[in-house]
Amino acid sequence: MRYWLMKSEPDDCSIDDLARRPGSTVPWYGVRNYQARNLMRDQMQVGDAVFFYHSSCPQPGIAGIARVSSPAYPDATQFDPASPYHDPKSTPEAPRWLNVDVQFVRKTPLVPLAELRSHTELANMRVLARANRLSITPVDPAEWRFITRELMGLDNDGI
DNA sequence: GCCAACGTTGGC
DNA sequence: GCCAACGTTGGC
Repeated sequence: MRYWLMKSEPDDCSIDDLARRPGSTVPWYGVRNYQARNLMRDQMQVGDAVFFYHSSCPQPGIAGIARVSSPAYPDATQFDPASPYHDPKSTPEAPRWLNVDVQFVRKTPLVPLAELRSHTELANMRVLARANRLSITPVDPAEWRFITRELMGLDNDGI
């Protein structure tokens, strides 16, 4: 099992929005970056653990835990002309963009970005790398353990 | 609203 | 294949 951090703008879908959805599940649509797409396609597996991160908001940080609940499949929004994520160059025969489904596990105390940055144990976290723009980044098991145990006070990796 | 940094596009 | 211009991300 792998660990991930996935960014979502809470105005669009917050951890509370995820918890309220049918089946507590949301398709992680709208990824339009090849690196992030390839991570979903090639590396993610059902059951992988996810930090749900709130970005572009007053209090950026990790707001909860989720799990990957489907393999990658074509992102429906790429074919929808009314969607902001519409991609006219993509076709159902050769879909360019994929998404996985993500399921709610728990809400956690918010771990602000500034706090993540303050811990030497997390100095190499991908999401903290200078000018990181990937909306999906891998998390090392040791980083996951540190955050869930020491910063959130959770046992069993919080999952 | 600003701006740094990066990915993508498209002309050549 | 190079690279300038442009668009986007996302913290502050």
